[in-house]
Amino acid sequence: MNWNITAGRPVYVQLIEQLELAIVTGEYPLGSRIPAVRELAAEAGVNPNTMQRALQELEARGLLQARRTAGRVVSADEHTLQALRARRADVCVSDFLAQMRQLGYTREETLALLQKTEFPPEHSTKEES
Amino acid sequence: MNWNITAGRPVYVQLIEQLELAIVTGEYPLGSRIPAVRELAAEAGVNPNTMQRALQELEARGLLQARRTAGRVVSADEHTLQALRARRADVCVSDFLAQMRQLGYTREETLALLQKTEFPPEHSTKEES
DNA sequence: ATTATTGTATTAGATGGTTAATACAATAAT
DNA sequence: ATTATTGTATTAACCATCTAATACAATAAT
Repeated sequence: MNWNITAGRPVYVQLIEQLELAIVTGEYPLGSRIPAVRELAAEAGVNPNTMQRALQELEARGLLQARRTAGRVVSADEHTLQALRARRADVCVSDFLAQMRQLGYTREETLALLQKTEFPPEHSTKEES
Repeated sequence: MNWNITAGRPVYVQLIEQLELAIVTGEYPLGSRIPAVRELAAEAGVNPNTMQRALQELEARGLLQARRTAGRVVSADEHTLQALRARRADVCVSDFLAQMRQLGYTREETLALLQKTEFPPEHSTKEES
């Protein structure tokens, strides 16, 4: 799992986002067991308590299920995951268009700008300026 | 000025973003005087200290200039502003494509999804879920 | 039965963001 | 010259986030 924690936003929120992404994209397959809290925390370079907080939030959302000493498993069904993925994409598109509009770009200008921007090749996430 | 402060991210960061947006889009015209700290703070519903912090950051970036009792003016030149606007759009596009890719969407799927999403009509910014 | 692993809970402290309440300094307006 | 406006600085308090250090509880593995 590729963690990317940046300053400026609560760590536990970023953990939630990135865990959910890993789940809906199938990096953590449905029904499979995910690493232990302490291990995930070590991976991400955060405190176990912080990771725990993120995991419990995802459990509250129904994506994960804790099984005591047997660890945690991805508990959502396929339909829910696909719906979540689609919803994330929709939000992504809407936010993008809204932002471009705020910048004063018309639909045509936005699409034109998109055409001449190549699709990102690999791991490109946000970074601080 | 339409302020939109949400929880989850530092207020002063959101103030910086939204002030910069207002400047590069010409809502606060080049050379013009912007409202006083206390007034902006009241508008946005934040503490004057917090607004002050945002304004000073923008001054450090060269976008604003404080003139003591004569208030603050937009101090960047047209060229800089247009460059900033273009840069914001580029970042917006790149981030969008990267996010969609992370969600497992190909370039074609992304463009297709964009086609059938109508351009937002008015003020649509992010909101908490 | 014992042991190691795992999830969970608790307490404390550090840091940063935010508000609040003032006070001061500079200067445009009168 | 006086006054009001504006930017600026300071101090305190509150709260959320995050880390740290443990301890406990449940159970799979042995």
